[in-house]
Amino acid sequence: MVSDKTIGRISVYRRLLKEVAAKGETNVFSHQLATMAGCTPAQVRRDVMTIGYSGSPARGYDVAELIDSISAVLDPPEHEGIALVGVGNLGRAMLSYFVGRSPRLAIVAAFDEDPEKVNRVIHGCRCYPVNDMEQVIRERGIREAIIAVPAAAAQDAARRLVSAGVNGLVNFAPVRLWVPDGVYVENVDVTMALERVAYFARERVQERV
Amino acid sequence: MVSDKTIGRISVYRRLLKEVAAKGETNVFSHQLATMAGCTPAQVRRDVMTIGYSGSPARGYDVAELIDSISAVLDPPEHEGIALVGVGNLGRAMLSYFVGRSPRLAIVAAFDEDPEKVNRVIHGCRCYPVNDMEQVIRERGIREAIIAVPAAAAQDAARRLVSAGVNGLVNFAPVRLWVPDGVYVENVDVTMALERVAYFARERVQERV
DNA sequence: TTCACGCTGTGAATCGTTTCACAAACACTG
DNA sequence: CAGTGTTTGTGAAACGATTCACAGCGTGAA
Repeated sequence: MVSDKTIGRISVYRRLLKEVAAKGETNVFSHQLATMAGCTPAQVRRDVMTIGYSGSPARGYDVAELIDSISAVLDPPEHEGIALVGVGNLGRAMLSYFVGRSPRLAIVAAFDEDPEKVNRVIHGCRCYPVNDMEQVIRERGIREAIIAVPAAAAQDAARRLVSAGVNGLVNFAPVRLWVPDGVYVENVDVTMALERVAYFARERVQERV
Repeated sequence: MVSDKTIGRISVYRRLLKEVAAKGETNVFSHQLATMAGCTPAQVRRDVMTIGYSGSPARGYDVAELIDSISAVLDPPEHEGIALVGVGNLGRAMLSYFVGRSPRLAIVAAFDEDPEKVNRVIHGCRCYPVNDMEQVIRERGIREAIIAVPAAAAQDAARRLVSAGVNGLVNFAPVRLWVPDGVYVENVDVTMALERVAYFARERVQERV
C-alpha cells in the first residue's frame, strides 16, 4: 500500500520532526521539512498525504500530531524485539547504536559463536550461543533480525532465523540472501555504497570541467 | 550518464562474477546473473548494454571480459585512498571489512579524537588525530571519506573533509549532511533500514491472511 | 549445408514515482 | 468585513526506470 520509498522518507521526517519539537517549535511547513530532509516540498506533502495526515494551509503541520501519525504507520502495535546475529565490531556498533533508542524497536538478543562473548551482556544485551538461536527466537517471539556476520555465514544465519519465525532481515553481509516469499530483506551493502561514491565523486568533478 | 541504480547493480554483478569465475566458469547468461543478483534478465542485459559491453547470443557473457568492462567503469583510473573518520565499533568494522579487499579503493587514513587510538595502527591503518585531518587529506590527495562518528559530530567532520578536498562521502550518521554542490553523499541509514524492515515484515504477514 | 534452438541487444510499452500547478483554505491586516 | 499573501491537498503531467517482445545471430545437430 505505502511504497518503500515513502516509508523510508517518513522515517527520516520523524527524526527531523523530533529535532524540531526539541527546539520548541509546534508547527512546521512542508518546505522547511523538505529543506531538512533534502527533498522537495511537493514530495513532503505527497508523503504526508499518503499516510493520511492533513495540515492546515495557514500553520502547516502540527509537529506533535505529524510525529504521531508517522508513528502510527511505522511503529509496531506493541513492543517488538529484534535479534542480532554476529557480535563483531559491526554487531557491537549496532548494539551501542540502538541501545535505549526506541522503546518499540530494540535489540533484545544477540548471537555469536565466540565462547568469549557467549553468555555475557554487551551494551545491555545478552549474548547467546548460536546453537540456541531457534529456541530464543521462538520464546521471545522475535520477528526481525540484523545479520552482521561474515559473508560465508550469512545465508545459514538467514535460513535458521527464518525457520524460527523471523520474517524481516537487515543484512550487512555482501551476499544476496535466499529467503522464502513473505520474508522482507533490506540489504545494507557498504561496498556498493563506497564504489558508488567513488564513481559519482569522479563524475561530478568531470562535469565541472 | 549512468544512473546510480545501474552503478549499484553493476557493483553487485562484479562481485557475483568473481564468484562465478572462482568456480571456473568462463561464460554466464543474463538469466543466471539475474537469478544471483535478484533481478530480471532484461535488467541485466540493459545494465550491461549501458556500460557498453556485448555478449554473444550463443555463449552469453564472457566472465573475465565483463568483469573488466565493469571495472573500467567503477574503478578509479589509479589507486584512490579513502579516509575514515571515527574509529569506534563501526569504524573498526569498516577497517576490518575493507582491509586488503580492493587494491584500487582502500582506507589509507583514519581519524579519531580519542588519544588512546591516535597514532596507533588499527587493522593496518594509521589513526591520526582529528586535528591533522586537513593536512593528511591534502598530502595524500584523498577524495573520498567514510563518516562513522556520532550524529552530533558528523556535520563538522563533513565540512572539514570537504574543505580539504574530499568530494565523495559515505555517511553512517543519522543526519542529513549539508555539503556544497559537486560533493556526492551516500547515506547509510540503519535506523531507516530497520524501521522499513519492521514495517514490511508486518505488511507481508498481513497480506497472507 | 540447412535447420532449429536459445540467447543477446534494443525500440517501444509499461509502470511507479516525482513534480507541476492551481483551487480551496486560513490568518492577518486595515 | 473584504483584501492580501502564503500554504495545503491533489489531479494531471512529466520523468525515469523497468519490462516486454521480437529481430537477428551464432552454435550445434543432422
